[in-house]
Amino acid sequence: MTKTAELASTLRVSVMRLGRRLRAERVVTDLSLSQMAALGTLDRHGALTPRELADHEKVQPPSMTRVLAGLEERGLILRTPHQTDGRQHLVTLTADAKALLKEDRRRRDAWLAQRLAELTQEERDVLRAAAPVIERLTHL
Amino acid sequence: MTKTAELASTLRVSVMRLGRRLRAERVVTDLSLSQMAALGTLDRHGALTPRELADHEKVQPPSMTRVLAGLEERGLILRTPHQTDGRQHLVTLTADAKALLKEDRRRRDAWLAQRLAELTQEERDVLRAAAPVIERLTHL
DNA sequence: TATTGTTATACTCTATAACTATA
DNA sequence: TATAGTTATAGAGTATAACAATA
Repeated sequence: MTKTAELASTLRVSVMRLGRRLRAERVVTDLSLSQMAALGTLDRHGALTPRELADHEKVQPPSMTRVLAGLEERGLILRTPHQTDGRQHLVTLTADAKALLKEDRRRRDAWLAQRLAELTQEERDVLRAAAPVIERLTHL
Repeated sequence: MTKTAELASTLRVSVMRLGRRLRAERVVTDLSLSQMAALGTLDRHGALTPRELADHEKVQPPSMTRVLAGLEERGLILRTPHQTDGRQHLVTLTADAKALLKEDRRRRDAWLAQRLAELTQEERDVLRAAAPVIERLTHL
């Protein structure tokens, strides 16, 4: 096994494990995972049509219809007509949705910051150098 | 915002993103996510009772009954009677299940190793130093 | 009497097929 | 005729409630 292959294996295990642990810290809501995921995607990409959202989330359009209906009922999304195409509309987040996502991130960051505070300064420096490299891996 | 809080935020984003990308590489099977997750837990923890498995996966016992029925039908698990308690039994992985999990890990490692190979030696060294620290975060 | 595991049944989520409106 | 979005309906997956076997 090459050194790079070994690195891949140990990095995969540690990253997957930390990811699992972070997901466990997510904010408690009565929203389904699909609904939370749709909010997250809208937050990252800005306004999208239902079709674009369905493609992003890899679900069929009728499924997205139901996800959006639930979010609209709770006041978490708004629909605005498309400029030129009367069939389409754009979905955007409300202030409530943005606050919910912010709280979700805050909880996970708080958990992680607590753990980071228990490391040595050297260990934190190692992670500070690694974070942008990990980020770059997903863009290659 | 403190430096540690900033680190928590950037590290969270990059780790979650890489985790998502790695999950997308998982082996294609006709098994449900719950079934794959149960196999993974058995692989990590060794033989468990259905109740212990249900607790680990945070599902109710009747749900685990169905998950295990599907896995047993495909020859991926075996049940052995409990030594002293006639009500319980232990669930273990078959060779087929271990091979499936191995292939799953192999695929993700292959994807990641490919990406790592595109980095500089210095960047790989940074990640090599970071992996055990990331691992340690989940044990604190 | 309490606990493990299963069966019976209902609810949630997602999918495919069919329909409406617009391009 | 094709596409965006919705409605109708069916198929997985998980939950609660009730039951059988053992402690």
